[in-house]
Amino acid sequence: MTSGVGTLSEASEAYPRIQRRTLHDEVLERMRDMIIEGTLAPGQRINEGLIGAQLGVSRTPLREAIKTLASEGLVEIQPAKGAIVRKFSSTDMRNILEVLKNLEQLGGRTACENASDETIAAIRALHDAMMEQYRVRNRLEYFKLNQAIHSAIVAASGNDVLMEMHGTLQARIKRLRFIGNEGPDKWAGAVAEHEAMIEALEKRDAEALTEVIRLHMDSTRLRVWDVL
Amino acid sequence: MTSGVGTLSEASEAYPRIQRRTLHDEVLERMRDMIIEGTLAPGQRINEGLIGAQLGVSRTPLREAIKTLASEGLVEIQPAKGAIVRKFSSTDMRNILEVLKNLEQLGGRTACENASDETIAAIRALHDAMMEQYRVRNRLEYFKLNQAIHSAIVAASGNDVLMEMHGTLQARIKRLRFIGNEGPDKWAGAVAEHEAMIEALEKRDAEALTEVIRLHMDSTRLRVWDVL
DNA sequence: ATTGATTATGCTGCATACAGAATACTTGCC
DNA sequence: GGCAAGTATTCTGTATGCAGCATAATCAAT
Repeated sequence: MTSGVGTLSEASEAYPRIQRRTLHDEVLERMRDMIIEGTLAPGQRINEGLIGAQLGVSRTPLREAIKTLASEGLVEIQPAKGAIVRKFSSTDMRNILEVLKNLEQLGGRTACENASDETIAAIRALHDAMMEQYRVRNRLEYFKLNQAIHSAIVAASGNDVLMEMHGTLQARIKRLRFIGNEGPDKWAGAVAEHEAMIEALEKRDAEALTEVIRLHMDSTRLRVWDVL
Repeated sequence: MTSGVGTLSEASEAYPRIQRRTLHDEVLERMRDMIIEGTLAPGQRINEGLIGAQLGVSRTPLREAIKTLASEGLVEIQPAKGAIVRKFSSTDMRNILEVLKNLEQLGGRTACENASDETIAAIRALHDAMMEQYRVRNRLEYFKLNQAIHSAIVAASGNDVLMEMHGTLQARIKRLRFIGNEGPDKWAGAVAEHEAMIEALEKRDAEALTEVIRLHMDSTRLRVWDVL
């Protein structure tokens, strides 16, 4: 049924759950964004007092958020020295993309079997919306939809754990990927690959989808290469 | 009150890097063990004051450790209510094993290509040691070596990210897996599959290894099934 | 007796205080 | 001028205090 303990998710089925926000959760979200946006640059040390003041929060919830970020691999904690925004080497990048590729392939294959027609149609809708943003050259919105599609395909597998793992890895390279897609040629290539992905998914052709994802992720590595 | 900085074996391994241990790190490790051992049972609420006193630590580092455990998926945090040890449903279990299978397959394939002969020999040594523990029916030591072998195969791929993801997922089902292997028939089955894995790895037969891992993980699901 | 309301207790979430380490700075010496 | 030692400052790591929510306990009323 539902994952975890399930009491909350069952309740949220019918009624919108009243979500009590904690500060560390809020801070966590904000800091993730700051890292992805580059406000917190890779290699930069995180001064707890400073960031805390900036967010209007004491050090306690901030530190708790940092621990989570560390567990997600977005920051690195050096005892008695503090946390620094993690800097990814080209090897890290290759490793991440390799795993990400396999996760998406698994997600895609499973989605071909399990996903409902509605779910696939929704992904197609995302794709169309993305293409529209491509037409008008709105890179930020395009990018967001792009990420959403990748997530949606994995989500369509119905495997929560897979989604979770995919999400953390995707977060790690989000920034580099965004920068990497600069340049019209690269952009065009990525768009073409996406089109093929959606088509394979609609045909529920797991074999083809797997191959396209392989191609797409390997291309991504090339596109991102010179950003490092 | 705090234990030593590092073990002797670590120090003699390579150059002794002075690693400053923080309390939240220490607590994190301890709590992981407590969850796996069952001292903290699934579904049980974690009382910060209680556990803190038990470990001789204030609530601050404890809470930080809990945040990490939550990020690892071992506990679940309910705002204003506290953290509870996560209880996995059969669906969760299936999802975890599905992803784990794919990660290990990727690790195995890559290891067949990249791993040095020495690395593979070391894994064979682990396997032989495990078989010895099987012979004397030392289930705990057997289990530890079993886990170590799976980790070692993934590690042999040289992909750190893969190792990390594999590690977190492995931790989630560690306890269930341990309980699941009870009974001589199940145990014998697992041992046979392991033997085949090592042989495939030594031949660097990626195809065969992938298939054995598939078999092994699917069998694991069956072995663990009735524990839920 | 059961239900509902009300009080009481316990625990979490956050802020703050303090000790010790790490870094920056100053000063003296060559 | 450059280097070294010693001092000052900053920042992290941990403990503690306090407010608010959640739950348990108590009691009243039907």
